[in-house]
This record gives sequence, C-alpha cells and structure tokens, in this order.
Amino acid sequence: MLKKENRLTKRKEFGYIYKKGKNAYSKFLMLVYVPTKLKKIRVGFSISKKIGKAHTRNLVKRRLRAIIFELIKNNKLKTNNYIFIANVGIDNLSFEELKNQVMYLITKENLVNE
RNA sequence: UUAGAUAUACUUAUGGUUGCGUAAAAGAAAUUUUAUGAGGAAAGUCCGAGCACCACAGAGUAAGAGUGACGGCUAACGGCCGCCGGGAGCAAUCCUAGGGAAAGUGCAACAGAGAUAUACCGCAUAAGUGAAAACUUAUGUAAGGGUGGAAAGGCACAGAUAAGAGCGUGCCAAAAAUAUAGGUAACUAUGUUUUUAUGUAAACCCCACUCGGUGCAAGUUAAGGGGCGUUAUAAAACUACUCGUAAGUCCCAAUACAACGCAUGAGCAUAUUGGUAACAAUGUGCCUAGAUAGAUAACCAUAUAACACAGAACUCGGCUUAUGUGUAUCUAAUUAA
RNA sequence: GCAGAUAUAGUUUAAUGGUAGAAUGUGGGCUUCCCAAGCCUAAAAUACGGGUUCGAUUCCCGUUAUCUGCU
Repeated sequence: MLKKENRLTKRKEFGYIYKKGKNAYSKFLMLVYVPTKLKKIRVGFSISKKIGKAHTRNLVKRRLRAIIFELIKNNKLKTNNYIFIANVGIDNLSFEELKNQVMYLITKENLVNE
C-alpha cells in the first residue's frame, strides 16, 4: 500500500493538477498528471458517488492503490503527480482488468521507466 | 414429504509473501520492534436522550407540531413486555394512530323516488270527471319494488286498522346507565331498565398528555509577541519629554485544509438472585478504532455455508430497510406404518 | 456528516377525496408531383409497497430515485 508521503492530500494540490495537467483517457479511467520538483511520486484518486455506495468506492480505491504500489516498488513509474479518476462501470472490473486499464494508460503516455 | 409460522445463533478461523492507520518504546536520524484496528445492520436519518451554542430572571398562556385502550419497563421515547378490545387466517400465528360523531361545521361523486330525511311505483280513503275501464287532486301509509358502501336495528307471529307501521308479543343484535361475580386496570360474564342515534376526526374541530431553537459543518482556541534604533508625521502644545501611527531591521512562535471537541460509557463479558416478561439488583473480570483525499488491502493455501448485504466519522437507546447459512419449536395438508 | 425539497403520457405541465385534462412529440390517414405547414384520428402516465376511507394523484406511514443548502 501507499504511504502517506506518496499520496496527494491537499485540495490546493488537486486543483493545481487539474488546471495544469495533461489528460489521458481509457474506457473506465481518466489520468491527469503533472511533473514535480519533489523527488517523490504522489498519487491521488477521485471516485465519485456515481460509481456506487461507500463500500464499493473503498474497494475500487484500495485496488488502485495496490496496483500503483507495485509499480512504485519496482521503480517503473516516472516521478510525477498523478490523479486517477474513475468512470461509471469500474465497479464490475476484476483486479486483473483494472491492472490492464492502468498499464494501458501509462504506456500510452510514455510514463514507464525503462 | 410439501406448504407455512415463530424464536434464536453465527456472519469467519489458521498460515505464508508484500503492505496501511493509530498508540507506546528504542534511536542523533533514517528507521526498527511491540500492541491494536469496522457492522448486524456501521445504512436510512424515522423517533428518543446525552453534549455544545443561541434565546430566556422564573413560570404560564396562545399559536404550531406530535401522541392517544389498560398495567408495567426504561435516562427517555412515537420504543419494549404483558394484557384487553377489533380485524385476517383451516391452524400455528399475525396486524391494529384503538379517545370523542349524543358540542358545532364541512363532505358523501355516480346510481336511486329519496342521503338524513324522503312519497316515484305501490296500498287505502275522500272529492271531482266519466256510461265504464280509468284518470286527476287531497290526505294517510315505510309492509312490497329497484339503487347504493350506507335507506334508521333484524327475523317471525297474530291482532288492531280504511290501508299500514316496534303500535304489540317472542327470539336475536347494538349502545348507555345500573347491580352482582372475576380482574390492580382496560375489560369480561350474567341480570334489570332505557334507547335504536348513517358514515367520515389518517376533514376542520373538541378533550387529555408531551414539546424553546439549532445540530459536532454544534462549538472552543487567533489573526501575533519581543528587541533595536533611524526617519517622517495627524492631533495637542509656547517649547521639549512622553504616548500613538506608518515605514525599516533582527529574533521567537505560528499560519485555520490546524488543534481541541474525540473515545471510561445510561460501556462490554460472565455468574447468581428477583420478576410470566420487558427489565432490575449484586459480585467478578476487561478497557476494546478514532481517520480528515479519509486506515483492514493485494496474491495464495487449508477448513468451512461463510461466495450475501455492506465500510465507523461526536456518542448512546430504539424503529425501519438490505442480506448469507444453520438450529429449535409449532401448525396445516398428503402419504406410509 | 447534518438539514431540506420533489416525483403525473417520450418531454413540459393541470386536476377541491368522486370518469386523470392539456400542450408538444410519436404512429396512421387526408391534402401535395414531393416535402414542410395545415386538417382528422389513435395509442400513451399518477415512482414503488402498505394503511385510513364506500372510494386515494390527493390524507397517513415506509422504501427508492433525483435535486438543493450548510466547512
């Protein structure tokens, strides 16, 4: 799982990234990212009430975090600020399908460390 | 066996790899170690409390809102337990906002002669017209007809009568009063007397009882402190000192998207006693989430029904709704012995 | 988290407890050489589940969905 220093917490930071960031889309996910001066990767997740009740939203968030954690651990992500935004229908995906969605977005934008 | 009713229990455990929140300890620090970490509904926010602020000397009335058989339980309740009445079901059992319609007002479509009193057809008498059949008018009549959710208690009988009717008699039903018996009480059973009054109060209303308002996004803590010494200046004043304001500079403490509120409580577990029960009393033991883009995960193995519904956000007591599996007891029907 | 409002044809909206009404859209027909406009006509709804009442869109209770406000 992600530690606190790898998470985006403040509302200002989210607003900054939404304004300045580049966007990438897949069917169930949207990625916004922006380069940082810090040497840490920081990630935020936005999952709205449209997706489901509290329980399902938590489940989606946890799975996304687990995926991102593995990537960070293996040093595969470039150091940027990321926000992942979930679309309707994401609650029906399994863990593997979610992982494919994330990898598709990252490879599309050339954010993978060689 | 099938269909149904009620009550109740659990709703994960162990191990491996990689990880998260909180607390404590160690360390100069990075960090490490240990402990601990969502529910039966955490949900809906429908009731009731604590707690905080606002209003108020204190209390009451009006308005408004809610509740409504009786007895008990509870901190309190619109909740729970017991019991009574009413309703549903073959039954087990379940449901029940269950005071007042004889204080007043409103409403009751369509149908029907007539809707809270009524004479359309019918029955009878009298008068008139007519050769007669019959018709018209007046009076009496609720037995018969059809309508409706409801037609003024119901059924039977004979008599009285011009024709008829609770007008009378017998049986039955309901309401009120009263007596006896049972029950703490609501009420029940039986007898006597009187009465037969449409329904609707989840329409207005009357009676009794309860309620000040807002919700932790409540609310509390502040927008600096100190030193240096230079310059300028409103006002005042004869002038000066002093004080204040603005600018400069240094140090400290912060920076609200923060901290507190915020986790020992009408607490949990267990045993005994009292009570039909809800529940209460006493003894013993325990301390058990506290986040703020918001912690329980990812991948596996074994057992298992645990693969369902579903994530604490100030805290409790209920109610309602969603949902997986098991157990016990009871009822009805069918089949077999 | 707390507080509040609403739900009626595909869409926008009416209806005092008594046969759910309009507009617009949709389908069919007429008109036209064809289309549009116009005329005629048909289908189509009280969010869901209970209760009160002779009778409920309306009154009461619960559920669901949508919307709004409060750092």
